[in-house]
Amino acid sequence: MLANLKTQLEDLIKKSLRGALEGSFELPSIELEKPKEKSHGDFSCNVALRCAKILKKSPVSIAEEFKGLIALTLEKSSLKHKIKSIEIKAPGFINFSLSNETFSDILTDILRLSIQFGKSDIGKGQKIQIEFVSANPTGPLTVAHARQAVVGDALGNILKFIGFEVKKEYYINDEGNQVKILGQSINLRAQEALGETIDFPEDHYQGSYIKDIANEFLEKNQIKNVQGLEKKNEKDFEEFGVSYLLDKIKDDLKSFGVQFDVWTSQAKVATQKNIEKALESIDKKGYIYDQDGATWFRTTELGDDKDRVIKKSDGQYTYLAPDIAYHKDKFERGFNRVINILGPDHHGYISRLKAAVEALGYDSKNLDVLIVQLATLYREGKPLSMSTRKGEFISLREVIDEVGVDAARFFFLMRHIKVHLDFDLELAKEQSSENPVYYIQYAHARINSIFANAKEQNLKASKKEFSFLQAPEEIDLIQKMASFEDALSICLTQLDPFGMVSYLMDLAGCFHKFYDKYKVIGDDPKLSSERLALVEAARIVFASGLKLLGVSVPEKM
RNA sequence: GUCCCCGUAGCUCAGUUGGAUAGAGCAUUUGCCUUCUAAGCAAAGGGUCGCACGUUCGAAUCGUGCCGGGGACGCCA
Repeated sequence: MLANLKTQLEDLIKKSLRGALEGSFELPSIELEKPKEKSHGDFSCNVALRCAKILKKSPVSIAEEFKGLIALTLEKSSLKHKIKSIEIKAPGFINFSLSNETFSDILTDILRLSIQFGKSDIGKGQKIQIEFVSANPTGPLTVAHARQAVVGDALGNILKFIGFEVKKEYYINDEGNQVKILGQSINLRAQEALGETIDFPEDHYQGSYIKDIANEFLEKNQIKNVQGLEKKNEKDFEEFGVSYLLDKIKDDLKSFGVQFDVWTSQAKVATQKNIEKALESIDKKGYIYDQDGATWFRTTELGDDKDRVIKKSDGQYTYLAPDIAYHKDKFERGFNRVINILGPDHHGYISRLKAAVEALGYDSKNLDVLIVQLATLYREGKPLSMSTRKGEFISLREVIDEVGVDAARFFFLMRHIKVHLDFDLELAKEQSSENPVYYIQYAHARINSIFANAKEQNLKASKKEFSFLQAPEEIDLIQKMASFEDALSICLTQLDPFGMVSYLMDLAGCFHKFYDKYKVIGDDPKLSSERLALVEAARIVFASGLKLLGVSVPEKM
């Protein structure tokens, strides 16, 4: 498609210039880019500008000379019919315009490939693991997790689409201090429910959901009094709590359209034995030392700003230890690349994790830690205060219930992951032009409406040779559809699904402009059938793009 | 103090590998529905791209130093 054509053209330029200028000087790298300005053609080449200094001639005169050479080669090449014209523009760009045949070919391809359009083998089957959400099973998912969930899910879909073998993974922190506290919190609330007066510590989980769990615990175990409760041990509360909350988390994610391939339990993967083995291999390389009665990991030698404790003086491991074991496990499973999606509070953790991977003998370049910035919820322009400590938080479930899955997912993806996101609940559920979700959905609904009409008139979409589609709005729409692949590769280089959101907004813009100016179903049957094909292609791209984001599209609005 | 992110129109933000006259949406003003959905389209106004220096034929983009806003820096997870 267009990306393909671009590389072919690059090769052709290289070939023609190298052939003619052989030995006279070192040719700089050839770059083609898509100009913003339409009058600058479809591809723009800056090679003359690059050569100006070396050749000590004006870029424009070099461009003229090069243009001649390129045109000669082009004449003999298979690309001859793809390029309409070559023009020189100050300060020395060589601009190429594509022929109508090229646009016609693009359209034919999209219609032929249908939902396969845009798929590629860029990933070459490389195994990528994306670990995300991984929220502690000590409370329900909140909006903080929601953004990470959608980002990981959409990014996974996109990487899969372009040929990576993707595994989405959730790491369950079902061990450690926080689980102990969860168990104790449940125990205390259970006592309270049985009429005891309790002193509920501040560092315990304050949320009212603990009371629900406690009640369910009593009910399931048929405990009627404190004596019955006392027969239960710590583990009983912990296990019950973890499993209860994990079920809730799974439910919430499912309703949110977020699918995981693998659920990994910390208790299973980061066993005492595995931790010891992992630390041993690091120790062998000299990264471990003892000081002040604790065991330290010399991360400073691997880019961290201070060394980290790995085993506390009381003999307990810090959280870093099981994580090292876990990451060893990840790489041992054969992933070429491992992506971790974390919240901004973890950013100091990146260098530690990279150090660990490096110390384990893997290339830390194969570990990408993505920090997804927080989302602040707004209602009528006012931020909602949140504090997990006090148990005041907006759960993912509440957001889904209030604004719906489509709007919620779209809103969380609406900004680059690296920037803070403002999420206005009123705006998200508002059915008005201010809501950007509808801009895209409306385009799709309009296309459906056209097809309903076409069906009544028994009009069929043309399959190839689109000679009537020559209006700027039609060409723009075709070009935008062709750059679906560009959008996908931007998502890959940025590791951010935002590129797809941005692309679909643009595509919708192109469509609405076209729709407003021209009628698809008109008097001329040939033209109508070609335009019908054009919007059919647009429907394919909208459907494909939105599917990757996990946002559905209504047939009608 | 160290590290991360941000600073672009009144507001919210785009602007991939440096490119030609810096773009959208909202808000303001004004046009377009007897014709496939007006949740749309067209037009106008609105900018020292935080500041300075540097690299380059060329800088919103790269580098350095400042200024301003947010966040992270525990033998917590």
